[in-house]
Amino acid sequence: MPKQRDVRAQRDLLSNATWQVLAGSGLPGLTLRAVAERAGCTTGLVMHAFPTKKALLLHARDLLYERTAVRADAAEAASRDAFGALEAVLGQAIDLPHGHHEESRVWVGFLAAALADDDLAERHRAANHSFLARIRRLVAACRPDWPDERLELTTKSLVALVEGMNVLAAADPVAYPERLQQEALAAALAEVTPPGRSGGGRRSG
Amino acid sequence: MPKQRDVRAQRDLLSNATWQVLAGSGLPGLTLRAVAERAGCTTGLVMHAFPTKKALLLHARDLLYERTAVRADAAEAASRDAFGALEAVLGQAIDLPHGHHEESRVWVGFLAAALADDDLAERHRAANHSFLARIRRLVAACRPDWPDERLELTTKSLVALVEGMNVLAAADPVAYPERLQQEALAAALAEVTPPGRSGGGRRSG
DNA sequence: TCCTTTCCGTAACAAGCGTTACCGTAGCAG
DNA sequence: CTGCTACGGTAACGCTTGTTACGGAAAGGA
Repeated sequence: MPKQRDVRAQRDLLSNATWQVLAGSGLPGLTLRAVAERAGCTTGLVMHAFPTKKALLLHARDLLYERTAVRADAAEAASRDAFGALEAVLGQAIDLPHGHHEESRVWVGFLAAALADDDLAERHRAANHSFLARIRRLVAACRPDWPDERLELTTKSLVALVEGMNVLAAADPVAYPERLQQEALAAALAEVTPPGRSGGGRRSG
Repeated sequence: MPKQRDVRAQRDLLSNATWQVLAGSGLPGLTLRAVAERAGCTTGLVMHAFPTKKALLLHARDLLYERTAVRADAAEAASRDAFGALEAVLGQAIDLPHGHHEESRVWVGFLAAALADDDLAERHRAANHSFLARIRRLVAACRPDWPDERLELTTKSLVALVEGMNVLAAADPVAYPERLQQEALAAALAEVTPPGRSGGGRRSG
């Protein structure tokens, strides 16, 4: 059984290269050759690791979801109560912490592609539903007295605010700086503040 | 001077075809041949009306902005006071009234394209600043006592909420139906309600 | 050491893209 | 009716795309 290569490492390498290209050149710039060049190989390896371009695209989409889910899990786990978790999860969704600010751009690219690709659209919806379920669970923990209807409205309003900020900031970072986004989030979260908690003061810095 | 055609009508026809294609097939499906087919002509006419594809794209972008501005003007003019205008302008931005629901999809497409095209990005910013200025003016009229900082925060929060809802609804209309969007807008507008007004009851139908 | 088998770089392919040159044709002036 | 001129359809160009076929090279077993 000669010459066996690490398949998983290659897929990760190519996935990273894929959405790195996606962040830099946008969706139209996403070509197999660009991905190969960014990954430091040729299209041969790309086509051996993924049967088709769409498979690569879908894998990159899954990886994007996986990363955001991991970060959201971490933010939630590091919080002491439900409201802190809500602040942390939504806050990290806005200002991507480790220089991953490009993820918003990638997200927009995938969203635009999803409007014409059913598979991408389905993955987008699955990812969004997962995010919605997480936020709804946290909101429900903060406000157990709320009925389902209000839970849903508040949850989707918060998510729409955050994603809207991300989208607008991706195209116009000057008009939508991080501080403004965080303040807007804090103001929106004031409604959810549990009764026994001091009103909406968010974070120290 | 023989055989003179209506240039402007052709440009409008082609612009409409452009974003009709954009709405149906997404950004990657936007080709000159697709535009020509949708407009019922060939690429010859397209290239005679516009020197290049980018010119066509920019004109279509301008047309999109123009339409939204006209509708926003109309919504504002039909309102009796500033708060009503705020409700009307933001409300029509969410549920596009005359079957123009595809405009959100087109907007997403242009936004994604703007992330890789400086000219489109500049037009996007100009359009968004125009929208921001309109909303800010109306919010300021509702709440003259607010300082600039709060004006800006509320304005951009409202816009982010509306655009976020539009974006999410474009990819997942089931999860973000019109009624929910309108209720979310109404809840967000409750904060802006002028002191002398009965709380946030929106519109009759 | 050599052989075998898997890997992957090379290069070609057809298809589609934006763009261009060309020429038939349609409409107005005389 | 005839002729001229701008319009626009046709078809080709060069280029890039995703995809595929092929062959050299590298690594483990004998």
